[in-house]
Amino acid sequence: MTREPSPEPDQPPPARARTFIEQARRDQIVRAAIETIADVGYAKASFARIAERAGISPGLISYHFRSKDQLLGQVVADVEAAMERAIVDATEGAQTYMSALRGMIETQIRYFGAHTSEIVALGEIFSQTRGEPGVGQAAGARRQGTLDELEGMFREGQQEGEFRDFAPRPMAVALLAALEAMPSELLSTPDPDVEALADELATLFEQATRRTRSRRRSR
Amino acid sequence: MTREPSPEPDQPPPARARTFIEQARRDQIVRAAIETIADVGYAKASFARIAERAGISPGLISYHFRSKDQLLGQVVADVEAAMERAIVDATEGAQTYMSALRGMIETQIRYFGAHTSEIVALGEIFSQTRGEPGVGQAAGARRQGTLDELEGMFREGQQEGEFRDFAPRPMAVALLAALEAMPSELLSTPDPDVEALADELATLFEQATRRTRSRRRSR
Amino acid sequence: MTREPSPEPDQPPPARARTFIEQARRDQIVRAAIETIADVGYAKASFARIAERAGISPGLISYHFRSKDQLLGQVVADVEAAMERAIVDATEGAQTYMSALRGMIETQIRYFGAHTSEIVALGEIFSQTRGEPGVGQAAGARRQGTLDELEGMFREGQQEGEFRDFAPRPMAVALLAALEAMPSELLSTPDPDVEALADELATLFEQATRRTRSRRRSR
Amino acid sequence: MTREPSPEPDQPPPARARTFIEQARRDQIVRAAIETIADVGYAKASFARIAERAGISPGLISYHFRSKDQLLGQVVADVEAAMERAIVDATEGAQTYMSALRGMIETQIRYFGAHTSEIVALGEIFSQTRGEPGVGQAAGARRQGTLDELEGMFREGQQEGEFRDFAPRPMAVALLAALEAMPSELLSTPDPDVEALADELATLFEQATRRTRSRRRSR
DNA sequence: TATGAATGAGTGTTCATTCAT
DNA sequence: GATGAATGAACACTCATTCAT
Repeated sequence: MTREPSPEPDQPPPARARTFIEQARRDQIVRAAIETIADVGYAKASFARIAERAGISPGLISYHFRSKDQLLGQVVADVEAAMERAIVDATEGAQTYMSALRGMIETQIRYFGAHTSEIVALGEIFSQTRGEPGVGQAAGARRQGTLDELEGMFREGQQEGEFRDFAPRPMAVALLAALEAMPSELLSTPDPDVEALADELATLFEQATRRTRSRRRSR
Repeated sequence: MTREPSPEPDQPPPARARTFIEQARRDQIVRAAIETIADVGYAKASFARIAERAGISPGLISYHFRSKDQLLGQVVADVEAAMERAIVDATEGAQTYMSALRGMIETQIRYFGAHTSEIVALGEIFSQTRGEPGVGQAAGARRQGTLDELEGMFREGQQEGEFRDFAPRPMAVALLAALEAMPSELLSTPDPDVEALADELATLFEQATRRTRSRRRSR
Repeated sequence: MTREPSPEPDQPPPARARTFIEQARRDQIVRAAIETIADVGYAKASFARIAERAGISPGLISYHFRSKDQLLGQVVADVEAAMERAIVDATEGAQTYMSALRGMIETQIRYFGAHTSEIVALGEIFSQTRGEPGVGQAAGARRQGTLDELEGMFREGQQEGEFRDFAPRPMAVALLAALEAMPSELLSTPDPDVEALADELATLFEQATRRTRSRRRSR
Repeated sequence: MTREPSPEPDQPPPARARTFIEQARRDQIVRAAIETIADVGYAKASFARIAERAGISPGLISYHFRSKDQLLGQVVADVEAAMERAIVDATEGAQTYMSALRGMIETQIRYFGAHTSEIVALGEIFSQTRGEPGVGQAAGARRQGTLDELEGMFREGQQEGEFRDFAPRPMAVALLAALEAMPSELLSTPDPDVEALADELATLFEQATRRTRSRRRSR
């Protein structure tokens, strides 16, 4: 419903399959990278620091990943794939577009609450690499894909008469931006009520998109 | 309505007045910094690149600005001061909270349309320096201030009966996030209709906040 | 007799032990730093020059030492530790204060003769970092400690009736200054007679401190 | 008695004589340089800081002095010339070598007490430029000259039977070193008794050089 | 596979010196 | 004479990446 399938970002995948130990190492490095970025920020997340956290040597990262860009790409891919699975699971049974919208929003925010550091790391990577080739472009493309899906969902819901007559693109952009702002809000709140936040945001966009009897858009 | 007054960031202002030529150079450097950040991103906006764009030597930036932090502070101050002037002018005469909300949103987006790269640069600086001392902390504080104001506006509007009964904080966060997402949307759209976008976003939050007859929030 | 024990300056010592090759590199860099400082002076002893002498890249120094201050601290620690061992060995059996004084002076000068560039480098570091934080402060404190010890030795020798009634502090300062002046004197003399110099300086301070029958200090 | 006449260090002197205003500027700059070095140390005494203290622009220093080296040379020359005048005045009437020695030591220390910052600056320059071409070499040569004079004085005094039979060179080195160590001792003492210090040092070297009845140097 | 020593390019910043005004 | 804007080289330090072991 929300994000396209997320294949491995190393294009092309290596000719020979990865050994078990290699995959374990890669996962370990990706985890260390996520934690490091979430902890000290993208700018200070050097290979040296990531390797220290993983308890390995910096050179080993280069051995397993062709470049820093590729490592970041893997981080993005892993985090998004996990998040996507959660969201798809939670929304595939929706009967109406409206309930799919609410389900998606709530699931996403709940997911943020349970996986804060992954999401923070993702946000760091997105914001720091915007516009650059490599991860930046991939991230941009992925984001466009997500926006396209949201836009498509809104458009179909309008055709079915569930949603009012708004411009689907800006709505999609606003929804995605609002969703992406929640992790840092959750982080800065001492004892956040994730469920309440999820409900608030879902209601916000429910109200913003639902058909209205009395009101007509002016202008 | 949205941001507190933004004084010069050099604290204290230099005892001696600035030469005309010095002020011109400073402005030129600030412009080059804005363009560079908007173009290649904060992380790659080194003095070398900024100087190259300005057609001067890197050392000259240090000659005119005590530190990189101070240069970024000047960028932020200049951009925010200009934006603030525009927004205050446009919203001070509002009669209702609803119209103030719409006016603020529309003005801000129109301003983005006319000053895209400034706003993109501002966003880069904010997101990349989050949590760090210096500009980062100042930016964080400023953002909190803006959120507080929005939250206050929502709360008052609710007390006056103009707005429905939603949680003001998440609404403020969502609104700010949506606003901040528009510049890059404008940038990536070939021939954007700024007015339409402004109206769409204003309507979105109008619908999201207005009192409804039939619907009640569940939960 | 003259200097307090001089522990490793890395506080705290690294948790993990140093590799053999790492220790060898560190020693090589410390040696190159000593020679460079003794050769071109502290002010011009940049990482670039030190690295050039060592036949390595400048970055490698930063790889092995956290900062320039730490490198200089290691230089000071190494040189002082070696010198201290030599001096303590040579003076611990002294029966009288007078013989301890002579033994200390002679040993120190003999040591200078054998390790001139180390001592010159030490002097450069001390004089160039005076008052600054880091090495400078450590060096200043250490020097005060040495002066205090010399002063104490003079005071005790006076109480025992071995020395005449002079002010101990200026005598200590003069002695330390005279000692510290010898390395550069040795350096500038083509074929220095270290033993003769040692004897001369020892006799100088013997005469200056010993009880006299006929003379009394006036004033 | 102590130092050779000290000619202008610009070799050769400018073809045309200096105007009054030019000389005044040079003196002003030299004063500012002395104070700056004494205040913030040699390493941080940049043209910018010196000019700031003098209330002029950095470029003007380069206009009046061919190089930083030349400015420092002028500082050394001025300070030494003044000091030399004071010392020569005070010692020219001495009847014996012993009284000349005492007079020279006492005068020099008194001079330190009255002109601390000049002497501190001089010390900074000497120690920071040791061995380098330019000021460093000039300073080294000058120091050698002073040592030669002291050595000569000792030798003559020995021939006249006033001094005991010591090696004149090391004695001269020790005396000069002891003298040079006094300014920083004076600086670090809260409320120094300059006269007492002068007397102590004079007595020290009196004792160290005078003929003795009972003792004979061994070796 | 894994290490960690090593490199070279890049960072912001300082500074003596030059030069148009 | 004097200014102060401007340069270019140097500084310590960081880091992704390479490679001998």
